[in-house]
Amino acid sequence: MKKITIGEASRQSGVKVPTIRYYEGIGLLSAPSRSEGNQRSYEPADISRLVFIRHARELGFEVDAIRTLLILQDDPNQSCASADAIAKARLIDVEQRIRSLMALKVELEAMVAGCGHGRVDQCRVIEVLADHGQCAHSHH
Amino acid sequence: MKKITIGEASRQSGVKVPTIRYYEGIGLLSAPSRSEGNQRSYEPADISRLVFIRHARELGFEVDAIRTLLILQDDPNQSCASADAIAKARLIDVEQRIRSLMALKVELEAMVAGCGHGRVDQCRVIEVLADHGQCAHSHH
DNA sequence: CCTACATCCTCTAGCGACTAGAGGTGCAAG
DNA sequence: CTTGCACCTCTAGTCGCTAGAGGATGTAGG
Repeated sequence: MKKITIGEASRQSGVKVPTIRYYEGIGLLSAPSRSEGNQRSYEPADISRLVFIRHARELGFEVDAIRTLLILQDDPNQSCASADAIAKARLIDVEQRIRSLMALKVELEAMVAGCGHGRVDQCRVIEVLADHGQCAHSHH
Repeated sequence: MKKITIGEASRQSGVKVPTIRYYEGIGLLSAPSRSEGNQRSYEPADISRLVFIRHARELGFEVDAIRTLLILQDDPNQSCASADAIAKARLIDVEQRIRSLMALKVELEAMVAGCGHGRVDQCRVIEVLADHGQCAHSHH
């Protein structure tokens, strides 16, 4: 089988070249074999792993969580309770974030709507920032 | 008037002590006067400024944006168009974030719901991560 | 075979917005 | 006077990359 260069691996996985090297450095990806000229040479399994990592990162999983998920993936006989727990924790986090962003959106909308486009001393944007008590939702 | 120590300023503003010093270092907060023993001594106006900064940070404004907002606040005769633009940009950003988090939530829910709590090789959490094509929303 | 050029290599430093720690000084109460 | 907390400066670490320097390798055309 033909050797996959790091550039090719990058194209196939969607992970940037320096990021692949970075992942190797932090131990997310095991070091591949090298060509005669010391260039990294990947195999299809490495590409799958990179796709897995990229996807998990896109879903907002932290590198440490991904490390655990990769260990689980490598040992299919294990119970998936850990994977389930990680995903659930992430879901709770995402829900929390959505809630606070929604509150924030309401507040920003009020700020923007209240701005009379006049001078700063009549501007609600500045005013609301200066005085937390004026927040639509002051519980943050 | 009595002098406000950095600890007291922290308590009143809700900004941590090292963060106050950090803000001074990056020029968000001007250096306060010092006591005989070289300790920072704040005035009520500084507390307001810190509250302003904290609130803006909680709303997700970047330090650079806050710098601009503080300049505007200091000069109430200016047009508030800049403040308005900054807030609007932030609103668009927040809306974008909410949208992607919602898509993410759907996907995580599917992952968690599909987990049969059995072994890893039947676990949808791992499976979905490994194969992007199985995403509920594959457009990320 | 030579040259040009893309791609690869390692290494270090930088980003944003803090946070942690070392090692030392100031100050107020008992 | 001593205890002990709060303050001081400075450096380095966090996270997940990204950028750049300076050099080696691989490949395609002439």
